[in-house]
Amino acid sequence: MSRAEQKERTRRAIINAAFSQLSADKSFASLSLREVAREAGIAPTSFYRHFADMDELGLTLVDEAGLMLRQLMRQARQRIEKNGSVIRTSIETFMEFVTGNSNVFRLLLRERSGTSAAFRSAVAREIQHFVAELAEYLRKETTCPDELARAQAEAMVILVFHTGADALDAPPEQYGYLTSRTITQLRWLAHGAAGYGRKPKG
Amino acid sequence: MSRAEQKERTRRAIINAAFSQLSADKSFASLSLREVAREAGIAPTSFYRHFADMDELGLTLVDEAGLMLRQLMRQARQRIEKNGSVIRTSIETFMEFVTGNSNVFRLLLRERSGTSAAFRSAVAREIQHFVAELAEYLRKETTCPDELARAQAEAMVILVFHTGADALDAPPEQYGYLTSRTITQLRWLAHGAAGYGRKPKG
DNA sequence: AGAATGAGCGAACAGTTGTAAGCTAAGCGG
DNA sequence: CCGCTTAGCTTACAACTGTTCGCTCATTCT
Repeated sequence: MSRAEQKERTRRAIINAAFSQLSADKSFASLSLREVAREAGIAPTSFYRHFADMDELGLTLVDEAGLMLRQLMRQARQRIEKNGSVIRTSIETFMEFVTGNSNVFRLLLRERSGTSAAFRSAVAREIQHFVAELAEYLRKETTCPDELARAQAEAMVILVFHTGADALDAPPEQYGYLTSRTITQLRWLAHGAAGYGRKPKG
Repeated sequence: MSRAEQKERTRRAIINAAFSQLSADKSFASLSLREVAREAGIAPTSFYRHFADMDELGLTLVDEAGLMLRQLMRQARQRIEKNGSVIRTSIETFMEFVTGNSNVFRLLLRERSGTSAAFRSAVAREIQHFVAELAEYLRKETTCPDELARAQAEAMVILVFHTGADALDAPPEQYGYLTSRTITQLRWLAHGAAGYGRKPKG
């Protein structure tokens, strides 16, 4: 096995170890370098051959999580072309992601309001990809002016994100309710934004 | 000074110490019992005379934070009676709370998605007070059926809460933009919910 | 007055943490 | 083939953690 190849391999072992230790009861902040190294099967000090510190690892995790989200978006678009129902398909795809990769979603959810400004802005950046895509869609499909399309997209993403967070603590039999509730909320936004262009009065 | 009086006094010292150590870079989870005790001016072991462990302290903090929020609501209602503009007054009051007690708000924001299920549900309970109050208002003032009034209130509270979170990382000169953006979003919801009662099609 | 309670303290414990220093040995470039 | 590079290791240290134990001594109760 080549040298660089082996290095990449244990780098991945570290990343996977970190991901697999995340859970409902364990946030990234509560992971220790030694724990991660132990699970990755390396000595604690070897960790430094790959990351300067835990923060650097964390940013990598956030990036990877963002990547998964973007892949999800592509998948959602394919489904929409076949299915037609934009809102429902988007939310259902998102909910599948949340329930199927709950630790990844939890990472984003927590670091969005975590103690590291770098983490927070990294998560914010990933979410902005979502918002930008949706805003562009709204600009095409509706008569909404640009600025309002963005505000509408932001509201929608926030609501969907929050529904994902709710799902993490809810029993699976409630997923259906959560989904349909969110669909209703998004329709209100769409309908309201469509018929309620702009009004000056504060 | 009476015995019970003195006990209450150092109990408050502990609580205040914990609150004052929270910041943008320090979450409750990253507080240590010894740090808190040090700042409160007591020996580490004396902590146990007041709380069984840090979790118990944390739940107390969440309760107190919730109390502040409810006081805020009362204050907002008074302002509304004098001012008239419901949405704007509510949001502005909330934003004042967030910027004036940022550590308290951060506590709620973080523990809402934290690692302790007890904390999460405690925060959720406090937020539900908000939602319930608003839903009741909507039922009175609009023609919305009960179930939808609640969904509408939930969406509104989520959006406002999120705006608060945004404000924590934004420069003060953006508060105005954040506020007016949120007002727009809430109006969309209100308008959409009003003209868009119920539709069966999924 | 005398006994009981209990808040607060200091010392000590076993455990964990991040990180520095220096070694080994395997892969690589000349 | 030899020397350099470097991933990974072991050892070590100082700092901190939560928690137990036993003590003091002011307040309270009888």
